[in-house]
Amino acid sequence: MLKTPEKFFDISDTLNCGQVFRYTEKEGNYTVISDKECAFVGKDGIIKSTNDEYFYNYFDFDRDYSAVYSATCSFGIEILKKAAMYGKGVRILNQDKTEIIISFILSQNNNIPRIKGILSRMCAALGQEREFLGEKYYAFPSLKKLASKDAEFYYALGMGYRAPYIAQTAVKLLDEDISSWEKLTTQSLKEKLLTFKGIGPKVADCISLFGFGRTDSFPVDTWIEKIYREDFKGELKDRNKITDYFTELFGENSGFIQQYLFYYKREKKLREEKKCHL
DNA sequence: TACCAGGTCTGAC
DNA sequence: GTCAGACATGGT
Repeated sequence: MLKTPEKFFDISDTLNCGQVFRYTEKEGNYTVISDKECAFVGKDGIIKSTNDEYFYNYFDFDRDYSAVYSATCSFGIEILKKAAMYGKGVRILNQDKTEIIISFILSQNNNIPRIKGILSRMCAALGQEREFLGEKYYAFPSLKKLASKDAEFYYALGMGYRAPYIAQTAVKLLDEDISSWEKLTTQSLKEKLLTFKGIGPKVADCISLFGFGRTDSFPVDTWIEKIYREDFKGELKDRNKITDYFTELFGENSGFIQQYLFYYKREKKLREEKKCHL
C-alpha cells in the first residue's frame, strides 16, 4: 500500500493534465492503468495497486517537487507563477515507453477524449484481461500482438489516418531494443524517434518527456503556441524554433514548466466554456 | 454548419 | 529550406 504525498501532489491535476490517457474517475476516486499494472487511488490518499514499486516510480514520488515549483516561480514571469500555482499538484509520470509511443502517435491532430476512447478499445481488443479489486481491466498489448495486426484492423478501431502509423511502428519497434535508448542523449533520442513515420517533433518531445523522463524536452502543440503568442508575445512561427526558445530558457525544468503551462491554458478554456453553458 | 483537437506527411516551389 | 493542403473522426 502506498500513500499520496500531502504536498505537491494532486491526483486529478496529475491525470487530467494531458500526459496520460488510461484512467477513470468515479466519485473522486481514480483507477489508473499503466502497462500491465493497475492502481486505485482513493480520495483518502490511499493507493492500492497490483505493484507498489511500479507505481512509486510511476508517480515520481522520489522527486522534490517543491524545488520544481520554486524554480518555476523564480523566473519572475507572471504567467509561470499563475500556472505553477494552479497546477502545483501536477507530477510528470514515468510511463511505459511502448505505451507512450503508441499513445502519442495517436494524439496528433486529435482531442483527448477521443484518444482515450481509441486506446481503451485497442487494449480491450488486444490486451490481456486482468483483474484487480474485483474489477477487470486490460493490460497494454504486447509489441508482438500489436505488430500482428494490420492497418485495416486499427482503422476499424477508429484511429483514422493514423492507423498505418501504428501498424508500421509496432513492426519497426519489434526490431529495436527500446530500453537501450535510455543511454542516448535527449537530442539523439529525438532523432531516433523522428525516423518513425507518424512521429514528428512535437510527438517526439512528448515521448522523450513522458516515456523517458527527459525533462529538458518542451513539446510545442496548439495550446503552447497560443501561450507563446499571447503571453510571451513571441513572433516565431516555426514550432522547432519555439521549442528551442523555451528549452534554452528553462533548461532541465522545461518539461515541468511545459505541463504547468499546458494544463493552465487548457483548463482555463474548459472552465470558461462550462460557465457559458450555465 | 464549420471549426477544432497535445501534428505529420507529401509534393510543389 | 519553406509552405499549403490533405488527412479520419468526434465533440462543440
